[in-house]
Amino acid sequence: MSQNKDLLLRLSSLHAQLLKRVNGSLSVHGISLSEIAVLDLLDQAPNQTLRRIDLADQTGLTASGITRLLNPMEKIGLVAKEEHPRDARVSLVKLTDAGARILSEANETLAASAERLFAPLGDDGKATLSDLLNRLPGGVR
Amino acid sequence: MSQNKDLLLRLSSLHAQLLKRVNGSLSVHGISLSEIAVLDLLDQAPNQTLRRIDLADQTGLTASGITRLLNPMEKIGLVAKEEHPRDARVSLVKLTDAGARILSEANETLAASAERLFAPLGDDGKATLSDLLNRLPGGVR
DNA sequence: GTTGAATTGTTGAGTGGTCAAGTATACTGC
DNA sequence: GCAGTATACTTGACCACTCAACAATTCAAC
Repeated sequence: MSQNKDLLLRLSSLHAQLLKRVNGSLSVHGISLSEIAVLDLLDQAPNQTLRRIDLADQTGLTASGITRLLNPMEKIGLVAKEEHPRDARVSLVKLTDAGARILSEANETLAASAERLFAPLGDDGKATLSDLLNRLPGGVR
Repeated sequence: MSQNKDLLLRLSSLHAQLLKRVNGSLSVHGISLSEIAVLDLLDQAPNQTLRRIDLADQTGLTASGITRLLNPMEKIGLVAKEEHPRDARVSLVKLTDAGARILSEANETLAASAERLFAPLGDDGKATLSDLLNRLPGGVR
């Protein structure tokens, strides 16, 4: 019947399962997928720095989710808080050296895990999927 | 770099955003996407009855998640608990008339919402996406 | 330069799940 | 028919968020 509805439900089920597997294999690094997502975004950003709200937009979390996610990361020293020179509302987040190191370690695990998961699609399947996902709303990766 | 990793992160971000929008529009029915997923699976099942563990597998939740999700649904009368005739371990879940009614109401909202969300893909984009998702692990829809 | 609206971020309370452990039942091989 | 293992489900403790309300700051118009 409703192709759209089935697509949505299938996507949701898939996400739940991928998340469990990935976080499972990631747990040896003591880090979660959300945390990697943040570190990864920072790593790619100019000066390795972003506003918290941009992190929220691009991860799909809320601003408050980002606050709570970053708190422990900041205490462990993976990221550092900085002031915005011209806008006192924003609090900038910068990737630290320690954060970059953890990221590169965890990235290997993640890449291997992701490769296994998406293997059934083949290279062109992945390219097609990537293309389709990018037509949908949400964070621009 | 890692196409696989980006795919995974993109999927995760997308899911978070879709979920918020859909649950938002669904809230007028006092029901969540997970609940619809369960009702929908029951509706399609023979005798509109399933074991809890099958619901878990097909939704991507854990058995314990299903227990907690069904508890209030049972109290409100959307589903009913039944015994398995030959296996006392399993507790069967059956869609009630009330549940079916709520489902069909919520389905309209959901279908409309899903249609809006996936519109950018076009009909063949949706078909391709559906095909790709079905090659990945997880609940068989 | 003041007023009103918008933006950024944080916090308390709540929700929707997970995980690990436990209970009850069923299956398997001997 | 008994021992050991596997399966179905529930429960307590916890975690990862969300939402609504808030404070602080900035912007826009006049």
